[in-house]
Amino acid sequence: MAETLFNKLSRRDTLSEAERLALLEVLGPERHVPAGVDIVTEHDRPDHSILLMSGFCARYVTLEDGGRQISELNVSGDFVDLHSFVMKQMDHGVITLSDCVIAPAPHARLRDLTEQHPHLTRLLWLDTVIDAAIHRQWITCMGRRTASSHMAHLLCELYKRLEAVGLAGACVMELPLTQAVLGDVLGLSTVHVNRLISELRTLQILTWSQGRVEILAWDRLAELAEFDPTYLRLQCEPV
Amino acid sequence: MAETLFNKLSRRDTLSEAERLALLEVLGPERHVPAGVDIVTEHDRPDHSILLMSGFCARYVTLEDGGRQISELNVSGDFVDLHSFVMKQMDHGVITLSDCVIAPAPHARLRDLTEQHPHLTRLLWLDTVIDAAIHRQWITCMGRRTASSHMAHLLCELYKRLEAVGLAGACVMELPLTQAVLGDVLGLSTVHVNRLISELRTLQILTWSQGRVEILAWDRLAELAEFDPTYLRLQCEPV
DNA sequence: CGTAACATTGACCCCTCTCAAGTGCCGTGG
DNA sequence: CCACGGCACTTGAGAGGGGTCAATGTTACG
Repeated sequence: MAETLFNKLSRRDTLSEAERLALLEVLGPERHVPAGVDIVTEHDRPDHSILLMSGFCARYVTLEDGGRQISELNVSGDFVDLHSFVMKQMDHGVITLSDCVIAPAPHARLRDLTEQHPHLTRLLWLDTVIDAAIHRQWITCMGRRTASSHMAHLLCELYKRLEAVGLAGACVMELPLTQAVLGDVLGLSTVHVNRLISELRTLQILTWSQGRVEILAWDRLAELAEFDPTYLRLQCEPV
Repeated sequence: MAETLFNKLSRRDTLSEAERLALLEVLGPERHVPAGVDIVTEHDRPDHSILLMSGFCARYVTLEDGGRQISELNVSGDFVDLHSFVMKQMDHGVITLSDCVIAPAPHARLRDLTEQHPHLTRLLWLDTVIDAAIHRQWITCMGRRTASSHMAHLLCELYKRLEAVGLAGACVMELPLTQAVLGDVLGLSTVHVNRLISELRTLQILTWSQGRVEILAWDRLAELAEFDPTYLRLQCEPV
């Protein structure tokens, strides 16, 4: 089912049984998608949004010179394009970075939900607002932090987000991200990503192999990143 | 009144008379604020959001080394912190960049609005979703474009946004932004901002003095920026 | 007319890029 | 069981975009 989504929303506010049912009623049948597939196309006008039930996705834009910039990473429990419900036309694409399970949420049903469940609407609104908060952190990292601080911040963020949905703990997480993908996230070259990771390894801040990251020194990682998790809004506070 | 907000919302969807009234009822009394004042404090928990009725504001975060990154510029008709309605705690501050007129929108009244006006709620939701779209464009500019392309993109964006609220036209706009502020927007040094502007002047793409920008060659500016205004969602399409 | 804030310009430096070569791992097919 | 190809990761060398520091010019205003 949609446990990861429920986990995340319940961290922020109480979710009534009726609301859980309403959310489940919005969702269409699950679908399995392999890694490397576009599940939302740039400039498209989808008639449904997509809930990511397991796996990793990236929102990205392609540039004329062939370059790519990833503007957000999505994990289990995230709506990857909930904003298209009101935005209509996509300003970016979404690609799977690992094997994924997804479920559609037709815009017509979301619309009904906003007519009948104001509180749940506010919770979904909050979810898109947190996407924006994540974007702002990335902007800060890209504009005013060093590359290694940026990398550290990304890892702190992903760890906290995975922990929130029950997919990370004890300073260990599975990250099926190649260094090329990380370059497109950080706005750096693959070569430099590699050097940043070896730097973190040398400093004994983490180990990273086979897509498994173990954070050996969370405090030093968070300090390097100036990480403050407030923007992920994982405190329970009624909306 | 709130004409600039109405202008902007009407570009996206039809706004009924009842909805205009409902919006006006949400707003508290106008207040004049001089340039350089924090109207929302970082980490604060405001009980109201703020509509910018005239002037320019910046959303920013301060770093430990004293550096500053601006994550969005706001113009007349923008809610500068509508997201705080569901986010509760601010992840950034908002400062006036010019003399401004603002009006508060108490969260309690916004909450009532979401209970009674689902369509208007979706329009406000859309406004925050467009903030996120703007953030994504900035991320793309910072990560994968050159500094001059980034500057060009910023100018295209500001021109279109000001035009949408009736504050720019004929390729002319008033921009009361110092080069230091632009540096904090672009993630560059003041010195480099200065060089970028002189480059654009030398290429005869624009003139810029006394806070007045005239775009002499929109096509070349937009091409340099790879600018596609879709993300500003200025087409009328019902939500 | 003095001062402060902003804009401009030059010299030098460093972070990150590009290009290039090489290594390691894994799945496939003979 | 091994050869092979492909993909990801690793490492080195040289280049360049943008930073820092510092001086100077310009404009607004009390």
